Amino acid sequence: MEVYADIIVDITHEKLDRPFQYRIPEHLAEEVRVGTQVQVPFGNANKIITGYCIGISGKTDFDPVRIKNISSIKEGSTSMESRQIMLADFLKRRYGVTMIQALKTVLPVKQSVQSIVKKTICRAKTLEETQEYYNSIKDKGNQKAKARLLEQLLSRETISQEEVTGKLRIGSSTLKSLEEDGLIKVQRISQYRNPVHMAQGEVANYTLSAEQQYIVDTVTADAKAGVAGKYYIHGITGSGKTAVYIELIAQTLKEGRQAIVLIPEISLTYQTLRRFFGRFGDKVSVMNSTLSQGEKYDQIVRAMKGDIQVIIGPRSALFTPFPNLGLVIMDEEHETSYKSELSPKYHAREVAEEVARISSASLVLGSATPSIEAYYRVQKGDFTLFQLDKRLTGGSLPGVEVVDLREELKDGNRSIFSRSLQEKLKQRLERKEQSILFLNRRGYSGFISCRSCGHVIRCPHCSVSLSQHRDGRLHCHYCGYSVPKVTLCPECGSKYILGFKVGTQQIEEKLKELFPGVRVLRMDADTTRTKDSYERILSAFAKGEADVLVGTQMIVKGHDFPRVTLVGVLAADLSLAFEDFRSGERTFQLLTQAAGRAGRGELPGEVVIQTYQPDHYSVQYAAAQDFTGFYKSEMQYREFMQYPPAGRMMAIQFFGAEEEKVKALAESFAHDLRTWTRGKKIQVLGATQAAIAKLKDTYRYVIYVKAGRLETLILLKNALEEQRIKKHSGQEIVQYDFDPVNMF
DNA sequence: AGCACGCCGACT
DNA sequence: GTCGGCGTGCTC
Repeated sequence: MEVYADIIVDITHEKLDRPFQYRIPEHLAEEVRVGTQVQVPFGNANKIITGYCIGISGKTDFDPVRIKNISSIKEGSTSMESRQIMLADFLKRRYGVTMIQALKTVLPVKQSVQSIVKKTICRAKTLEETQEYYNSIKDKGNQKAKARLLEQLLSRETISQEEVTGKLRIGSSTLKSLEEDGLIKVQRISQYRNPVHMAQGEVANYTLSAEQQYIVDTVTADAKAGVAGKYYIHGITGSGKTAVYIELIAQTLKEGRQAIVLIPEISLTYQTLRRFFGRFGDKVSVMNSTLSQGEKYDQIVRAMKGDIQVIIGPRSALFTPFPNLGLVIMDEEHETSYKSELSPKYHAREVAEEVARISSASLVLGSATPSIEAYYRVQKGDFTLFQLDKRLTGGSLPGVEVVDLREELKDGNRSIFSRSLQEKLKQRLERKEQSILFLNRRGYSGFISCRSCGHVIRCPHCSVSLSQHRDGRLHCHYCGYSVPKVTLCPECGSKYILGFKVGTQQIEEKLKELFPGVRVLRMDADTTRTKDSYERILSAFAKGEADVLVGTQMIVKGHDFPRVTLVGVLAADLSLAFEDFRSGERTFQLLTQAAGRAGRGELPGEVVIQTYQPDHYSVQYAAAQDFTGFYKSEMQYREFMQYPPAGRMMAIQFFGAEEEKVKALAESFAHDLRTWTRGKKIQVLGATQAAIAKLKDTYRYVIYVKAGRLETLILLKNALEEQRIKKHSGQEIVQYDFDPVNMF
């Protein structure tokens, strides 16, 4: 009997996103199975390409004469377990990507996920020679495609691949012939970064508290009884979650199973890592987005062979192919870096649950400020909740004062520091204690607007406001565009065009004005361009080399500073202004974390929250450090609005260089959706401009669809795909992607 | 994605 | 007539 294999070919194209059947030759019958990587002849030229076997069967619907044979097994490849295929299938169904994209995400060896290869086209000859050639063909009727491309290359150096195939509608044959004639060059740019090496260390033995031990005992007992449970550890910072993780891992290894520890992208501190290495030695490996292709490959082989039994890393560590995975831990579960920005736009929380399910592994989530989505699952009873609410390192919870900035202004204080904050800063300086000043958002600070007409100076490429730096120029934080300072409003000519001076630089300057001689360290995206500058600033501050640390989001997480007794939050509500249904949650988390920085040592801490919206529930509950209260209020809002996790939601994003076309496609999709869903309990919002309507010269529109059930959204997504193939077949001028907003 | 096929303007 | 560019359709 003939045996056929279903092969997914390694070419990312929607039209090829289906299995192709190949005959398994007798001599390969033993080796080809589900998950094997093979080499197959493809297309008219029978070009040999890589494929992934996703199924084997004895029959075929295709003409057997036309079925080709598998050429060989791909040498030196890792073959995937069927579990990996199941996971890829989950990614495909859940996030609407092609099977090959899903497979590549799951199989971390293949490049493509981390290092993006971008193609650009540029001239190969001089401008004059190109001009000459262009002149010789421009009036001919049969070389229009070449003329179109060369015309562009006369006025600029490079064109992106997308623009060439999209806007200019030039096929591959034209590009190839121009390349052969030596007129253009196709450049493939991919990015690599340097690996980071961490030293090994030792760690003192550690005895768990009764609460910690209870968690370990419960999870271990369940695992031994064959129950792969789901658990949530709600523990304030410093309550000893890491010690629990380490003990859980030790128990898992004892059973001969392996563990994955997920951490947010940048938060892996040296101290934490040392604890893992101290306990598990070379059984642990650290995954890092900065590892090279070869290093990543080694990790996977070592994991499969059993050399490594614990992997610590960001969301991609989920795809480590352990033979007998027993435990998945996700620390700081609420962090936004767990959501992939690239396609497939998966959320590590959802994938972690699926990974654990497939391998019958235990799943442990942990955070001091749970995400609403995860806590909703806890409330539903899907997760067992553990609370750790005592600080082990000593120190008491700080007292919090909320200052109403509107009152300050009424009383004539126009400074960025309220009177109370100034007073408290002064005390800290006198007592030689340290303070942290936290500025909520970078993008909203320092923008320039006209006091007469309200005109705001924006980036012409990204539609975000420009902000003024110390060099006097205005900079865009997304693309780096900059222009000289303006003195007259370009709209109305008024000279009252000024910045709202609340950048970290301005705070530093004001501090120095107010307290001459104060030593200030500043930490934001500008001062932490290089990888180790982040660590350097934090350790300098920890060593007491400064009195005040001023910074954005990044200072609120990790790191203990025992001498910090004051945390000031300037403009707490700026993150509320961001148009997103999660802005309240985000604000609560930031404020809670910022407050958690105070009073970590022997000395009691104080927190001052300055805000224009002192009555907002996010601010109120953060000040009271009452997560449960916040959760109840926030869920009322989500239920009322049918936002996740109460309802299901999907975002469809559209991108393109021509605004009218992007808008037109988005609106036609929105119209179709409305027609189909009329009379049903489904809401279609938009199409509207995205929160950032224009980024790097690409216009962005978005449609949100809300429904009660996920299945409904997936059906709608599939229907839209079909509709698009009918209506707009081949017109890739406008790109779009689906983002099923994570419900969990 | 990348190749063959077939249409159609350009050139001798 | 032939040559060659360019859009289209297909790939087990």
